[in-house]
Amino acid sequence: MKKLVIKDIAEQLQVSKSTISFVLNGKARQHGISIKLENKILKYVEKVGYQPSRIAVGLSTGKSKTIGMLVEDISDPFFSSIARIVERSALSSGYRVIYGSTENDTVQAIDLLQAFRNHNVDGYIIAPPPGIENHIQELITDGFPVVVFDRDLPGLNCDKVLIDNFSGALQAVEHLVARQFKNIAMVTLLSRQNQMEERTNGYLKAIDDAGLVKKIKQIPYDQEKPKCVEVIRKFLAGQKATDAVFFSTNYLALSGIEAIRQLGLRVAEDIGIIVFDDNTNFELFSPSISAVAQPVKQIGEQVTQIMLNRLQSNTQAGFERVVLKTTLIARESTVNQVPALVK
Amino acid sequence: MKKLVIKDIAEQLQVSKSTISFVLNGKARQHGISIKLENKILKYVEKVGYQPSRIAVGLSTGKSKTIGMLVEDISDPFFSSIARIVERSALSSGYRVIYGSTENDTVQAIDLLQAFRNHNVDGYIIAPPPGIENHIQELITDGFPVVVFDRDLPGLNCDKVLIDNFSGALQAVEHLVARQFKNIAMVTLLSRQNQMEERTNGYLKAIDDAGLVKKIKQIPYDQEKPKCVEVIRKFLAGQKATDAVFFSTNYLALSGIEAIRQLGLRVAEDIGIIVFDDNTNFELFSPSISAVAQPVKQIGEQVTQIMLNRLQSNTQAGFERVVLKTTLIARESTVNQVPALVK
DNA sequence: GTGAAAGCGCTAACAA
DNA sequence: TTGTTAGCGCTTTCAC
Repeated sequence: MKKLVIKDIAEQLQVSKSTISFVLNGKARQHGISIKLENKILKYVEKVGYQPSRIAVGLSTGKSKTIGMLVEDISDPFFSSIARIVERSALSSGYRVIYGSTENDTVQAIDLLQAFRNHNVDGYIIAPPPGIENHIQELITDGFPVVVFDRDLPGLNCDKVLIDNFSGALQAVEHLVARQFKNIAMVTLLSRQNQMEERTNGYLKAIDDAGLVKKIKQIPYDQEKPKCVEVIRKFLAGQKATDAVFFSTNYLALSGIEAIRQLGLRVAEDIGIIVFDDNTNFELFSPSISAVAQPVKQIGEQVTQIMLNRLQSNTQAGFERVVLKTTLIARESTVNQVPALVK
Repeated sequence: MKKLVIKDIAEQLQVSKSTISFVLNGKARQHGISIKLENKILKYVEKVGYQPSRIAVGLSTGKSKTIGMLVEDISDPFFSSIARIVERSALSSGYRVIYGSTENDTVQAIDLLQAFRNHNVDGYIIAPPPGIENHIQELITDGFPVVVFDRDLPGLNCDKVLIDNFSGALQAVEHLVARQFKNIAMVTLLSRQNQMEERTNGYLKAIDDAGLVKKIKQIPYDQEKPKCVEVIRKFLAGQKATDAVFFSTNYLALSGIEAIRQLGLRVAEDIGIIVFDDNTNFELFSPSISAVAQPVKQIGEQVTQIMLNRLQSNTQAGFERVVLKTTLIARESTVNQVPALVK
C-alpha cells in the first residue's frame, strides 16, 4: 500500500492541496471554506487513512512536534520512570519524545544536544551533566523552550523542576539520629553536581545539629560496580565504629549493601542504612531498606506540563522553578538495636 | 547563532550547493571533485560546525536515519536496558532511536506504529503485543526492515531475536525439583503470548518429568499491584501444601514476595521461589532470589546488529531467527530446608 | 570538474 | 470561497 500524499487526496477530491491543508489544520473557518467541503474532506481523509508526512510538515513549518529528552541513563529506573510519564503525556498532545543518555558525560551530552537540534526538536527536557550551561544557554537564547530537571545549574535561567535535596538528606539523617544511631557515615559520589552537594549539605547539617562526627566517603563517578563495592568495603572496614550509613544514591546503596555482606555484617542488626532515592524495590529487600523517595510521577508531570505550555504559548517569560519535596520512608534497615541500651 | 544552511556555505566558498552536498556525502570522487576543493570544503564545514538538517535530508532522501522501537513499557528494567544498548549502538552508526510504550495494548501499539511510519522511521524494532501481526506484516511487505524481539509471532516472517523460554522455565523448575521441592506452583500472566505459553510449557514438562502435580495460577494482565498481591495471597492461602513457586515474570514475583510476607511466611525457609527474568536486583534481596536471567546485553546487540545490517544492505532475504539461552542463577530463595528430611 | 534546476510533501502568503 | 505558487533545506540528474 503506497503511502498517500496530499496531492492524491486533492486529485481524488478535485480541490487544491491548500484547501486540504487548511481543513486539516483547522483553518477552514478563517479561510472561509464551506462546512460542506470541510466535512467532505475530513470524511475522505479519515476513510483513506491519510496522515500528513511529519517530515514534510516539519520542513515546511520549522516545527518537528518532537521533544528531546536528555537523561543520564535511560536504563536507570529513576529516569526511565520519568521518561515514561513524559512520553505518555507528550503523546496525548501530539508530541513525540526522543531520548538520549549522557552517561553524565559533557561531551556526549553536547553531541546529543547537537543531534537533537539537528533533528529540529521543538523543546528540550534536560537532566544536565556538568559543563553544558553554555550550550543550554544558547538553546534558550535561540528561543527554544528548555526545562531542566533533577539537577540545577544555578546560573541558568529557564524552567526548572527540582527536588529538595537538602531537606531530603537532612530528613534522612535526622531519622537516623532519632533512631539513636551515633556514628553516621555518608557514602556519596565524588561530584560537583549541585544535587549531590545539597545532599551532602543536608547530611552535614543534621550531623552538626546532633553534635555528631561527620564521615564522608566519596566515590568517583564512573567506577564499575565491583570496584565500587570494594571501595565501600574498605571504607567501612576502616571505620568499625560506624553504625549507620546514608547513601546519596540508589546505585551506591546497592554496592554498599553488597559490601556490607562481604564484611559479614548484617543490615539493620549491625549497621543501619538509608538511601536517597527509592527506585529499586527497596521495600522488598529483607530487611527492607529505608529511603528518601523522590516524587517521580510529579516530576514527570510537571516537566511535561511546563514544556507543553511553553510550546503552546511560545513565550519565554516568567520561568518557573518548581521544587518538589521528598518523602521519608522508614523501613527495617533503620530499626536500631541500640546496642548501648541493650547491653 | 543562526543555524547555518548549505546555501550559506556555498556562498562563503563560492561553489554550488551540489558540490558541497557531494563532498559531504562522500561522493566527491565519483563526481570528480578536486581533492583540493574537497578538503577546503571539509575544513570549512568542520570549522563553522555545519550539519545538514536531518529533516531536509529526510524529505529529500526518504530516509530519516531513525529507528522506531516498540516496547511494552520503557520503564520496565528489562526493556530499558535493551533500549539503552540499542540506542548506543545505533547512534554510533548515525541512527537515532525513538521509543514507544505499548502497555501491551494492541490499539496503542497500532497508533504508535502509525506514528512511527509517519515519522518516516527507517526500521522497526518491536516487542509485539498480541494482534498486530497484520500491521507488522504490512510494514514488511512495504519493504521496511523489522526485527521482532522478546516475543514471537509465529506467523510472521522477519528477523527475530528471541530467548528460549521453554528451556529457561524447564531449567528453573528442574532446579526446584533437584532441590527437593515437592509442591511446585506456577504463577503467571493470563496471556496468550507465545513467550508466556512457552514458559508454562517448560513448567509443565518439568513437573511432568518429575511426576509431580501441577498448580498454575494465572493473573490478568492489567492488574494493579495491590490487587495482584491479593490474588496471589489468596491463591497461596488456598494451597497450604505449596513449598515452592515459579514466577513467570519479575513483576509477578515482586507481588508474590509481598504476598508471602503478608501471609507471615518466610521466603526460602517456608517457601522456595524462583523467577523468570533477573532484572530487579534479586541478588540483593535477603534472602536473595533465584532467577532465570535473560541475556539482555546480547538481545540488545543482536537486535541492533541485524537491524543495521538490513538498513545497509537494503535486502529482505534470509531472515534470521536467533534464539538466545537463559542462565539459571541459583540463590538463597531456593535453598530447601527439606522439612521431610529435617524432621 | 562543476553548477542549475527539479523535486521530496507540505504550508501559507497572495491572487482570483 | 478556492486555487496558485513560492518556499522550507537538501539530493541528484543532467547539462555545461
